[in-house]
Amino acid sequence: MSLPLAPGSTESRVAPSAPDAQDRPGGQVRMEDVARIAGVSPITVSRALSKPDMVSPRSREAVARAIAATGYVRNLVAGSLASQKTHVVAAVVPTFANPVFAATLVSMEAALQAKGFHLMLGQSGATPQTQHALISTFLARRPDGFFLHGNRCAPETRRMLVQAGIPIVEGANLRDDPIDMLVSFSNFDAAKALTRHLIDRGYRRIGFASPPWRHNDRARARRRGYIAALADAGLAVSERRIVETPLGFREGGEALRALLERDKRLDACFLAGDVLAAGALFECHRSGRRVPDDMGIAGFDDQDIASATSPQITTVHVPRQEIGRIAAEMILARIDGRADVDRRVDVGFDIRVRQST
Amino acid sequence: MSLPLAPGSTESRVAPSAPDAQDRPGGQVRMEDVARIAGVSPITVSRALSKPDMVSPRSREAVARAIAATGYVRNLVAGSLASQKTHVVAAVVPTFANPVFAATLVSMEAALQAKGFHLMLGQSGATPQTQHALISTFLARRPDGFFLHGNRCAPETRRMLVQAGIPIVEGANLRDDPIDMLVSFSNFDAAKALTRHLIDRGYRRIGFASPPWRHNDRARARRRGYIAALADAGLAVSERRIVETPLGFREGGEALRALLERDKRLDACFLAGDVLAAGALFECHRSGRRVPDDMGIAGFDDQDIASATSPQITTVHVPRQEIGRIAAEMILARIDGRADVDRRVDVGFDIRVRQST
DNA sequence: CTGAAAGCGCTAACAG
DNA sequence: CTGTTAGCGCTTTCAG
Repeated sequence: MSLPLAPGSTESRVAPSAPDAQDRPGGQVRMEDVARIAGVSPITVSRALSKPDMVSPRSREAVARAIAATGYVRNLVAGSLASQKTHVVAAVVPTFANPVFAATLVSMEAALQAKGFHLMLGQSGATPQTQHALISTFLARRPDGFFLHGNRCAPETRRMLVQAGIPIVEGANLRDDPIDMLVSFSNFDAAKALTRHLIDRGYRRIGFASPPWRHNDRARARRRGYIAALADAGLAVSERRIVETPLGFREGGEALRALLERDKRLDACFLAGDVLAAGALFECHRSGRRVPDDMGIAGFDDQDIASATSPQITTVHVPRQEIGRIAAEMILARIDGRADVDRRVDVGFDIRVRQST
Repeated sequence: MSLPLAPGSTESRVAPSAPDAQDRPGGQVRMEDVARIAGVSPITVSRALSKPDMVSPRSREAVARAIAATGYVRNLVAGSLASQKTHVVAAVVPTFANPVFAATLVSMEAALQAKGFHLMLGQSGATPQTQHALISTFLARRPDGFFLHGNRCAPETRRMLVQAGIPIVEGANLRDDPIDMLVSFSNFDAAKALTRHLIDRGYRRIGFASPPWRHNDRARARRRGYIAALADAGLAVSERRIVETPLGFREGGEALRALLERDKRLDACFLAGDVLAAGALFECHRSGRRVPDDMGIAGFDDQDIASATSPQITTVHVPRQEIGRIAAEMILARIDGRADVDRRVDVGFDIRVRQST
């Protein structure tokens, strides 16, 4: 690549000791080259890029011209090593495929990008082992902050994260003992409130379906919330009215069928996931059950599908975008050394009563 | 943190000149500390971690013990600078919120993670300007490879990417002039084939709805495919039977209503997105139109929703996961210096004929 | 199989 | 406002 200098540029090749960019294979331009062409020292280039206020307009412009002329792309790997700041936030979610996590990441990435931070994203899978392995390699990249969505970490994972000494935000559930910071809502309270709503509507034989809770403490919390609401109302709790199922439309229909086989008189079903709920609703359409008269259907998350079906589905609305935005703000605030940072934010939830109950 | 050495460990503090890890604030353990405790040189620790085959089992174990004892986390930022390899692949998609992109990223991340690579993920937004800005800052992080989903890049963006000298894969559309490598399918052919199917089914007044095509060449390609199929069949093409709409269930219903207002005798509608198609189907339910008899409905992408509704929705199936997996393989192969890498992979598509047409 | 020396490209710290 | 000096923590040579 040639270096078409603007006429009258402030070039001053004082010390041509180092080879020019053209001489090096790959043609990678370094800060030193830019500095020489701009007639300033490398550190001034560095400052013109990172702290423009510290540099005179004159130098700033010379640097800008030199960068434009050379097509210089700065090397943030070197910068990160020198400054001990990567401007990277790591985020680990169970999977990208679940739109519920995606909604959080959308707003988090946008907030980070606006401040010059980037997102390093990984899928932890469902087990503590895969989660630990992933977090461990992420930490080696020295992110300035960490966001976690998913289960409570294993003790050794937790220890490793604490040891890293960076701000950490968990976003999956309002837990008692966050590793560091927390922004979420109570899955227990939400499930309990929704179940309570079903009871208030007059439903008495209420089934519950959710993803497997073995490695999923949010699913467990929702299940406990469902049970607590029944117990509070003096209704019988039966394991026979509870099923585990993978997420999916078809799976929601199958879950409902399975519950109906065990109890033909089931009059409502709480499916802890809108996609499951929509699947159950479609199953009702097919089998000629009227919703909400013959069968009440309720979901969780308030995804788009919940308000698109007819009847529309009663569900728990959770501000997923808020979680991402606030998580980014918390991390950035702590990186900035602000001390007034909340360590625990409850974003709440609300029950969206629609036509399916 | 204490350093509980295993009994009989091969410790040998020969040169206690450097401060121990405990003495440094933050307690960050460096490779040098591990080396001293293991009784080897730093480079042997490095090799034990990166190229275990080059190290004797004896040293390897000593290193492993020292790492376990100290809780050492290696610094890949320093490693990346020294080796000029980050083991990071950057990926830029329009938004994380669209499950269509998520499906690709799921498999790409999994493939990368399995090889010790990580994903740096960003949302480019819809315009060339935001895309350029994002790619520019990503490049400064020196990724070893780049994945792009979205529009054809602006010329200056393209130049910047080429200049980076790293493998680049585009995944959005089978284009003529890829920047470097390409793995996708023909949006034009797919839309044309689906429209042809509608014509074969006997539909004659076929509407078309898709996201705005101003900054979206895939939407444009689909629109051209729709028009080409009509023209091939000798059917009239009318702008009045074409609408632009944001994605969404409600928007799909509204798009169908808008089309029907312009042409009451519309007998089918191709909605370039399953969510739109499902929304249109729900609208038919509400307005008492029978599908597929009064109105044929077809979608695009074969998302879960397409086979969950009743009637199920005819759509174009696209192997999104394949695209991600193959993209990762292409990038990794080129990083490995393998020369036999395909530069252009057509993953194809197929029409899933279901009950809505 | 192991080690010593020499950077990778940038920025912190200090001095002017 | 600008420059000099000295690393950041690791890996690449190149010798043994």
